[in-house]
Amino acid sequence: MPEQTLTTGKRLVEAATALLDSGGEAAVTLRAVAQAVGVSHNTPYRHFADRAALLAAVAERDFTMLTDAFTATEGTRLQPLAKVKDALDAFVVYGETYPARYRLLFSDPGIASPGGELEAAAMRSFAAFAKLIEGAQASGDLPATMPTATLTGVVFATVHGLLDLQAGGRMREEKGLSRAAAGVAVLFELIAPRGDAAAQSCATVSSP
Amino acid sequence: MPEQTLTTGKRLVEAATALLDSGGEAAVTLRAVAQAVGVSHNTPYRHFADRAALLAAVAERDFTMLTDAFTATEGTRLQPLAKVKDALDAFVVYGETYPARYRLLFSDPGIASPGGELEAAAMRSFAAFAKLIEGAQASGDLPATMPTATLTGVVFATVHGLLDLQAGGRMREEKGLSRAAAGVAVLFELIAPRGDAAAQSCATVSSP
DNA sequence: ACCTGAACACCGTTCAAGT
DNA sequence: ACCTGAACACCGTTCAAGT
Repeated sequence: MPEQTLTTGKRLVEAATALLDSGGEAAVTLRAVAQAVGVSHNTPYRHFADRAALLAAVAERDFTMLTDAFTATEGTRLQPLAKVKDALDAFVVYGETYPARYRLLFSDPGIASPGGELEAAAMRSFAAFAKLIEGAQASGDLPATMPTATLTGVVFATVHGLLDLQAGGRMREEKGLSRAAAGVAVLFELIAPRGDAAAQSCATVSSP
Repeated sequence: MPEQTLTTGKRLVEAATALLDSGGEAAVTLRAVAQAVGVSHNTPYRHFADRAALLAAVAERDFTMLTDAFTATEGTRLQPLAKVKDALDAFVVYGETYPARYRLLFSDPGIASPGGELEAAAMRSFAAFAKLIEGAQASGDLPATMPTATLTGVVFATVHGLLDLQAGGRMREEKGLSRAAAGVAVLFELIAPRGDAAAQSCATVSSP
């Protein structure tokens, strides 16, 4: 029984994650989590302040995982814009594969406590992604007419909007976009047409 | 007592909306709604199949309101791109003023039943907004390199992402974007720079 | 038709008590 | 320290019964 080697706290986080994936946020009751681990229904309170704290622990683990993925992409020898697309592809796959987890991290209002460790983990993820955007701005593949944080924010908001609409079953309404991945491709068509070559060649031609 | 003149069903919807605005989705319990109206705690079941159906009625009313707002904007004598911005401004104000309601309409997975009246109302809203985008494409203010539905989908996804992040308390993490309205402005900078004048003048200059 | 009270099976959370 | 059983105040939902 390899699970017995884990501490009870870690096992509770794992059980909560499994319930989240299989039945959505409503399925993550402290009683169900406790039963899955094999402890009494109020043992979770020995390890977490309340239900929100348990969910926050699940979210924090995934934020760290995402940060690692973005950092790994940065270490590759891909072109700057390819790094951004690579990271976003991984992000979209994560959001499509684990929609309930995705919403916990990026939408749930109940777990966000300002100044906590969760917020710090979320900011590290954002910073790791912003670094990729910065690289694509420096190489001229993405517009450098605005601060990196601003561009990163809008790109992230768009991808989040696509994933959240899909997770909420609202993609049906947009006949123009069947899946989030398609929307990301359209976004790049809009903000980096032909690797921003159009804007660059335009600037070259119109200069005296 | 003017409220007494309303049918019990309408009064339940109004009470649910008020509870949603003041305390979030969790505050909308059937018992609290019934108490606010002054009926027994299970009277709502005489008017709605279950809690989700009551929430769906709240959402449907707001979808109709949004559709009317978009249609009214279309009837003005504003420039095509100004109509789009005007509609989005109103949409952002709605999302910022009533975040819980906004999420009910565009994020909540519990009320979306395919083929129902709610979905039809949501599609009418989308169509009314798409008509404004179409006008801006026709006037050359927005890129016409993709179908109207596709562009509308991406623009809406971005605005939804901004509003949802703000409603979920995630805006703090993006130092580049303090409010959803700022993000919308950045979006237009990216997809309609100087009214798309840059791309057009570029095409003019680079043609032989 | 519309409403009611009682009841059922759940919740999160607390607490005194055990080892 | 860690876990337990009982209990409290809530839920959504159902149902037999009233007018």
